[in-house]
Amino acid sequence: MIEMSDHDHSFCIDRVLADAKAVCAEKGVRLTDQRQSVLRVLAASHVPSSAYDILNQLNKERKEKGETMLAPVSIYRALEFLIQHGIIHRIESRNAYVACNEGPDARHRHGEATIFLLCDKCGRAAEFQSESLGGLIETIAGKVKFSPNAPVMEIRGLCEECQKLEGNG
Amino acid sequence: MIEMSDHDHSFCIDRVLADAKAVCAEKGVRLTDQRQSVLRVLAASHVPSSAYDILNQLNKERKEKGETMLAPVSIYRALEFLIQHGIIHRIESRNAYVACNEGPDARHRHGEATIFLLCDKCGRAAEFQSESLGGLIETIAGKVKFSPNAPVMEIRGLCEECQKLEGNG
DNA sequence: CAGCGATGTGATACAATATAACAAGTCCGA
DNA sequence: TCGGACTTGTTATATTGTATCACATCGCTG
Repeated sequence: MIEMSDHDHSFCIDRVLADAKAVCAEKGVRLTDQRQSVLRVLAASHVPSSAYDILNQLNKERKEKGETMLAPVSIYRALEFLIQHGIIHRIESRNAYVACNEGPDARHRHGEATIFLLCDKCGRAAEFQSESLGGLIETIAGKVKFSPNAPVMEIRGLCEECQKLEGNG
Repeated sequence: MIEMSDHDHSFCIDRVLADAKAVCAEKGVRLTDQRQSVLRVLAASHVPSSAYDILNQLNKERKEKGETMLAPVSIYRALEFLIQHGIIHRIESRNAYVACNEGPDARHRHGEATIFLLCDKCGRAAEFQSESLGGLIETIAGKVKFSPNAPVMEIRGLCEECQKLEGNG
């Protein structure tokens, strides 16, 4: 596995939610319950989730509480909001979404790039920030006068654990 | 192009095809042109491809040659055959297929990365190959013992022309 | 040339992804 | 508290991707 599996996810969740609240407060937008719950599901997992993964998870919880079910569009609306405010990323190559998990300042640093290492076998993801990568990208983009947004790189391959399994099989 | 990559996949393809021919000869089954072409597409990529990726690639080639288009089922039939004889793997979690590449370090040798600069406004794309970016990625991935395939980076932003228009409008 | 495996063709099943259109509810400042 | 903007609910449907069935035809090989 790419990341430690034995850490307590509640820490990640709390940090992500706190970070999101700060961002929304600063921008004067509303982090509603529904948006929060979508974010919480994403933050609880280091594997990118599809919109329908989130939908099923939330509806499962709601069913247990006897609440009404959500429709897909509710998830997409929340996702759209969270992406718009830089609180989550969309993994284009997978139609999946992940919470930014690098701490409150990562997003605001300039010239950094986000890297996702995506395991093709088990689906797990690890996120990194790299200044040198960001710099390199700016150099490349600068040569063709391209103005990059916060760059996100998706690298596919095999995580440590799956490489071991590959050796056996 | 900023940097040209001199890596030629023909080596990988030749080896995979040769292996497949040997396997089929040994088993007395036929590695037909169509099966070979599906295998070639898989072997040409270090990233797992979906059945429809393969279909589109082959049909693109066929279109250029003025040949008739293939239907999805043709691809599935070839895939089924190749899987059956252990020539390719199916990546269950991805609905994707990949050629068995017995050369253990093939994946690490390339050291190249592909970068797409995608304009959010006009949709244009520019593609680059970068060795230095590839090296940087290997460094980062190496820290967590992640084994990257040929990485593809998608950078969204504004191209030169659209930046100018943005200024005006 | 007969038989069988391979391929072509068209239809369709099924799931995942995503959005449209409109109604209803909720929040917040004036 | 009123009005408007934002948010959510509801229903329906578009779009794409994944996969298989049924049957006709081709073409290699014995």
